[in-house]
Amino acid sequence: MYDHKTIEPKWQDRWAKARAAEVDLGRAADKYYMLMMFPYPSGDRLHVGHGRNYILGDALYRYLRQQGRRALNPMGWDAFGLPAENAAIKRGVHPQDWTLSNIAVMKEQFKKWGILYDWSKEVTSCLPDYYRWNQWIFLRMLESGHAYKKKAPVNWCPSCQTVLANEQVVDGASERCGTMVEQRDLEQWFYRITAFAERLLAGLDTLTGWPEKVKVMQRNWIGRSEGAEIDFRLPGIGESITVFTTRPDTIHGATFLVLAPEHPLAARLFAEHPDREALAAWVEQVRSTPRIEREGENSPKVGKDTGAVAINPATGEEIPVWLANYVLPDYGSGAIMAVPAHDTRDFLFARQENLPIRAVYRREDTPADTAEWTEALIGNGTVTGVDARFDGSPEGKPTIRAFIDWMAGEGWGRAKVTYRLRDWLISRQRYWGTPIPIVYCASCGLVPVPDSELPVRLPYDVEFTGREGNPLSRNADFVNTVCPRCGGPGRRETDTMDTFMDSSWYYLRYLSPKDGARIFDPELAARWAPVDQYIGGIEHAILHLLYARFLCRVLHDQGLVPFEEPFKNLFNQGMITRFSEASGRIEKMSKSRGNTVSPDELIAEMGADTERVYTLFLGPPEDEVEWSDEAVSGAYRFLNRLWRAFEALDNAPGTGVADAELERQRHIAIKRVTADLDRFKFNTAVAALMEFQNAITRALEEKSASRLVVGEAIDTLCQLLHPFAPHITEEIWSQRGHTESLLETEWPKWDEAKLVRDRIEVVVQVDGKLRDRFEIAADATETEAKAAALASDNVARHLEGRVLVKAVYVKGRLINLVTRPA
RNA sequence: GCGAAAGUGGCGGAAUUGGUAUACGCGCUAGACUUAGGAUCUAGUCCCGAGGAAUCGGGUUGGGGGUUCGAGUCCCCCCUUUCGCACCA
Repeated sequence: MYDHKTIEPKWQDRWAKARAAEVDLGRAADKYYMLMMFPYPSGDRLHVGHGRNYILGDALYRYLRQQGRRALNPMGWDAFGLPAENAAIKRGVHPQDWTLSNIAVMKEQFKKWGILYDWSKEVTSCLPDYYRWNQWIFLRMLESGHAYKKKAPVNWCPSCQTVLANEQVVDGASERCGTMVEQRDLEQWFYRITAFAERLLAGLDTLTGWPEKVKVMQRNWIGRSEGAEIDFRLPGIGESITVFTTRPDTIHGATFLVLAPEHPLAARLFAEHPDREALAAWVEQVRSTPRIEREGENSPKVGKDTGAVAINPATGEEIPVWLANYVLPDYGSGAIMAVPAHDTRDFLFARQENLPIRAVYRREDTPADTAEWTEALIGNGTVTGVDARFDGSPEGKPTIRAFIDWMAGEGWGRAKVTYRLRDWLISRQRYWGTPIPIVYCASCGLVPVPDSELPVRLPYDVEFTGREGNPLSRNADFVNTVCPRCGGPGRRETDTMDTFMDSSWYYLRYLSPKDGARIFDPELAARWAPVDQYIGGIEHAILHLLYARFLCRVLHDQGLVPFEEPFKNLFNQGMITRFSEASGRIEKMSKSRGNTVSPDELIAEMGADTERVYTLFLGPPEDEVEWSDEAVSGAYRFLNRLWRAFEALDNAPGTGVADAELERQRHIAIKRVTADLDRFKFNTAVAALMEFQNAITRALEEKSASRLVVGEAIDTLCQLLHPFAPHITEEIWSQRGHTESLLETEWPKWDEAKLVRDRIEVVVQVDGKLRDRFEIAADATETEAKAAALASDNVARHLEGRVLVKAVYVKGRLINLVTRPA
């Protein structure tokens, strides 16, 4: 039996001693920068579901090493965040103590997995050495106008006790805790990511090494929309309202305006209305409605007439102005022109409220449910104003362009592009994060902390009560300070930064983690970044990966990095699922669902190599796969068979008759595993290695191959298997008498000439159906193959009563005899 | 509703260009070793039928049609599942 309990720690210690993963960034001739998502200590330890990311990465790393590439493979800790703070409240542990002890545990887990990280590049985001640079970036953003504070309706999570960015709200609920968020008007810090919308969009087209799926998600999230702004005069209050539309060509059919109830002009519009108090109350009600309820699929459209009118600039007619919940305050200008004849939502609303409908086009790709109506209305004369000039251009685009030009000439409309993307809300009302470096001074106002006073340290002594409000704001020593500008009394900002800030640039800090003078070394960044290969889960598609792309552009504009895209190639590993007793369903493996498997127990029982091989064998790495407790033993048996084959080598000399065939198998294995690893097909690479191992065992049992050839086969198997099962392969390799670590050996090469056989099996089909097979010389001609096929009894039986029409010969594979009835 | 990906044994899944469907593993069955085994090893295992057996015949990649000597793979229609978007003007 393979004694993994002794062997694995032995090799882990040796690798640690040799500091096997360390790269001298200044000297390495070759450069390849790979990265895995850095762990977030939301629990106190990692489970086998997490392992997929890191085991995959380590396998890739070891493969690259054997190919002679000394890749940079660093790891760090995304250590700030709510889970630690919540744990502090729940268990009475300080978040810092909790986090740092979790890090120690996880680091030990990585070691037990046999994962080689370059720990000389380690970063920990909750330490001032790191987070001071978050503050430094904040100050640069403030200088360039990319950071600002404003009062706005924001997402408040009552469970997390803080606001959240739009990206962190999924289906109306907090992405982290699942609680429904509320809308609150609060003054908050934002990063102006919207200013980069166009560049973020354009960059996606250059990311050929990213999964299409992630790019689509980012494009949707940015939500670029081309159209026009149109001004409508409001004669009642002497103002005008600007609407955004993608269909300015339908303006002749705009029979009313609809404003979001939150629109700044709303109150003035219904100021003279007899029911103005009821209207104001309704506006308040809409404002506090959770987004999900308001924007949900079946949410009813509710609207109120303000009593005011606007002038349609194209027709000169007075049209009513309404407020309705289906118009959103933060998209476009928060106001629309309603064209019920050509827009489904406007149509439904017009019909519900008995508002006029006027068609502009007869033939058009009008929404299906309004087209019929439009036709009917035109038919009975209810609808007027079909303009022959614009009727009948289904292409739309040239007409729209012409319209915008016309409106621009008239002076009340212009081309406009809007985005769905909102600015990134970065302030959080929580303790465990980077303090925002701002001081409020009674005489100077809002004063940034100068660079020389960074870092603004997060105080350790803070009271955790779980009560509403940031514990930082109750810490007088932190809050009370002096104004950096006038020296008078000041109060510190007590909001901390979104922890996604930490992960948005960490890949650069890895390159000079101890630099006390600079955020990172720009020369090393230019040389090593962007990251060549990033491996992480799909869940970060519009969170981390969007923020990191944004921040990369900010740093680029500061002249700190020469590139705009941080990650050249992205691989999304799928998640691992397992049956959960609690829900009775198969779900993502997670601590909260209680369906995790501990790697520590698994490693104690069957070894880290077993877990690694099984994790990679489980299924295609990009797919979601279900963990099976039973199937793990298959990987364990495989490694044990390898070990027994190695042990059997000494006392089982063979005849050598199968030497050529085993040698051929060896070359096949090299070719298959190499091709599979190059395509990230780890699961089929393992399968190929199992087949090769079976061939070796067979040769040993049959005593058909010579000791030398079997020994070489085992050596090659060790080299090929090393990325998957590093410990057992190192052990066998060294016991075989090799002195170098497998990490330093050269990845084996295959010889095409060795793959061919002199005799091959050819399949005979009659009319496409398999009837027989025979062996023939590999270079046999069609005539020879046909003769051999016809010599078969079974083939003859099927040719009976039929006439041979032709034969199709695929060299080295099959011959198909085509017949017709006699 | 729109967009994308996928559907193969009891299960996870293989199958570069159209060329032996079901590799590899789990599970299952039988046997060996054993005081015992939920350990280990060996053999068998897509389904149906015939045969004592080696074998032989038929069927099979969600369903239906097509192209082709030949289709899991290409084309058309339909069904299902998963993911993304969804009152975005």
